[in-house]
Amino acid sequence: MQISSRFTIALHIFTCVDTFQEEYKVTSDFLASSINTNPVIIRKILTQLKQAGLITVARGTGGITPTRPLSDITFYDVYKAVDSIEDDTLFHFHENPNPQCPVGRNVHGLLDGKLKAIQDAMENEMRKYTIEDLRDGMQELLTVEGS
Amino acid sequence: MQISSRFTIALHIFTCVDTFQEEYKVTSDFLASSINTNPVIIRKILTQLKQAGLITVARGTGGITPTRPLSDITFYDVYKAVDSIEDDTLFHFHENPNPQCPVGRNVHGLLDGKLKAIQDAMENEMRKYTIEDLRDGMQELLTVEGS
DNA sequence: TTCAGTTGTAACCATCACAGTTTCATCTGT
DNA sequence: ACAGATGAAACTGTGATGGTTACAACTGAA
Repeated sequence: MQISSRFTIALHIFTCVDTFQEEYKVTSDFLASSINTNPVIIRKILTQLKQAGLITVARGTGGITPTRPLSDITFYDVYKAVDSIEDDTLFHFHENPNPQCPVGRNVHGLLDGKLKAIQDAMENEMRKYTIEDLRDGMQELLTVEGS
Repeated sequence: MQISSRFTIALHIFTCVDTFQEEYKVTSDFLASSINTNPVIIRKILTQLKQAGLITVARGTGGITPTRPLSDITFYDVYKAVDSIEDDTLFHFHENPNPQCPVGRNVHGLLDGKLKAIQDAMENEMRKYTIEDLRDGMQELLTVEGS
């Protein structure tokens, strides 16, 4: 299964805010146009980012503001905000293995540690990248484009 | 989004084959009982494992045989067999960012490398664990249980 | 104080993946 | 031939996703 596009959309949103906030009013309509989707989709994601405490959104007037330095917002923070999973377990374990069976009653003990290690590997890599990296990377790409 | 339970079920299947093949005929009915699901679910997963070249399944008589040494079958192999994703991309990118927008036309260039690094981190960790590890671990658990 | 612009949210809809189930054809060793 | 097993088709229910319309609520400015 794939991780939902809400994640890449959220990163796209942050990048647009960084890039355009001086020049334009960055509204859900503006973002929807850049991302090429519906403004309501954007607002739903903004709500999730807001609930996670990553941004504030101005009602009426519009406008998005990160609540902390961009170097303190990692991909992991964004992922957890928009794609949170029940119990934080990446792997969906089959629910009721047979306790009468020696394998059935031990399969959790056998697998849980390894599955967690895999999930940790992914999440730790996610923690390495920040919104600041995106801002810097985009500035570089735009400089190259402009030259 | 969670990775489907087919993955843990497949690992459960391999463990049952290892553990019980001497003692019982390991059929889809037998496995369905240990895993506590429907035999047809098991057969669908067996078909995927077979198509990936990891096992052979005997028709008529029943019986499952891995095609290579258990130390050569990794979690990654099993994951790819039962949970394959379109294009092998873990992250679902929003499809059509606006090419008129400087961010829209550069967002792929900005993100693709980082997303791939995250996916690689997960998959490389998956490659560290083999079905042999499961067999050994289960033997140990059963020894402790029996003592 | 009205008004235009914006966010927040509810109520839908279509599509898809997942897990499960029934049913039956097909294969294989005895 | 038969019992026991796999293979596969067809169908169901459930939930997530992505999208859309509609409207209430808020805000700053005219």
